[in-house]
Amino acid sequence: MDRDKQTTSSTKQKILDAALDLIASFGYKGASVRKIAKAVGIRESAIYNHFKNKEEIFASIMQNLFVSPLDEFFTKKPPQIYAKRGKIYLLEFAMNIKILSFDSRHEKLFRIILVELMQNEKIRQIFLQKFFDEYIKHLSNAFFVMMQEGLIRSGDPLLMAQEFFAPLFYFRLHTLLLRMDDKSTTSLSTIFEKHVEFFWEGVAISS
Amino acid sequence: MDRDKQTTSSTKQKILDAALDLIASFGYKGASVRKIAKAVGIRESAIYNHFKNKEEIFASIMQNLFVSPLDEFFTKKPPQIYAKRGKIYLLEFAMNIKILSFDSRHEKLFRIILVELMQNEKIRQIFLQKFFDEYIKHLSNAFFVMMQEGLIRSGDPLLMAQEFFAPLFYFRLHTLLLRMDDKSTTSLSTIFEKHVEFFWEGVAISS
DNA sequence: GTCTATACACTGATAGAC
DNA sequence: GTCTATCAGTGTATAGAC
Repeated sequence: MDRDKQTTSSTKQKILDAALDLIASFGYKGASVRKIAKAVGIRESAIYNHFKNKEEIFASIMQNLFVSPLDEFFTKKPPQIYAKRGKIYLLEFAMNIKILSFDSRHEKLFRIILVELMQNEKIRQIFLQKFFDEYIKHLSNAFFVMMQEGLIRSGDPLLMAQEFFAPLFYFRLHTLLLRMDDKSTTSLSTIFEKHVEFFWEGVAISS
Repeated sequence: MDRDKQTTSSTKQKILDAALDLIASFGYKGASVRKIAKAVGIRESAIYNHFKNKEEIFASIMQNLFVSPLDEFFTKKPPQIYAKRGKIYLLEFAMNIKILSFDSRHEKLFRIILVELMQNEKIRQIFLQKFFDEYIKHLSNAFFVMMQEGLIRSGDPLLMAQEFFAPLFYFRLHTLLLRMDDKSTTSLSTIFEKHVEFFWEGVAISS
């Protein structure tokens, strides 16, 4: 039995889990070492056997913060190849965001990002890079392909990418805010699909 | 000379101004009474001659937080009357948001809202009400009118309102994030107008 | 109205016993 | 690895002199 080892690593993991919850609720400042220790069931000082200081805990959480299934989506289904599918491709992307919006773990991560967005420059940089640059560029490539394939009307693919992405972002935020106070999200249950429909109607070349 | 009176009220105003700046930078928690007092040039204890406690300062700022020119827009130009103008009406609305995005005072207010969004339920409620309900309903009315006038294709006006508003929200957030770290916003200088163009192309009935 | 002085809770962090 | 004990620093807030 490697009970000792297990206990050790599980304590470290417990600390990370507790910190994740507390930061999502109270922000980095609000998640005190005391609170984290209490949530885990150990003393404050014992925390420092696993992490050098509070910041190391935060840094450890940060690493997983932006590892998103959306990156995976663009890796598995590069626009250059799959964008020819047109509306189906857009729908797949939208469904990915929809799933993220209703997944409780990613909800927590998105919450932390938003809590720290205005106070932490590093998070802000990554946020900008992901949501206003990376995804937009991938989508822009997709729209470029669709134009070449004659599926959609021609125009600025970058603008189109932003126009397509922005409502998805907006709906995800809406979902998060409603869920935070345990409000109903039924009005948003099909909005992601409807968005794709609406968008496609606006850009598709009817043939 | 009512120098005393003036000094008094100006100190109170100074406290509010300093608090506004500090909260925008560090959040409610980060804006300590010590920092506020130091910024104003008085002792911490002197603060309590003007406000009962820290929360009263925050509450006082909150009142002005959501008084937005956008409310004024819908009051002065109710959709029922002005939406007949079609694209021009949408452009006017978009220009209002553009102006807000680049106005430094409203930038601060928007920052505070975002800083507190995840931690303060009251702010969250008002945020939801304004950006996901009130404006959407006004715009929804506008699109309903435009449909009746035969200016745009028929569809769900509520969905259309969200589709129109979401990118404006997204661009405003983008502007804020770039400006926070003194990055260039030239790429966003005409995006609000372009959005209206793009959107109108997608819904207008070409005649 | 502003000051000094002070109270008291909570923060992150460390030393040393077990 | 976890504990007790303890530290300095910062937080909000109050009492009383001027």
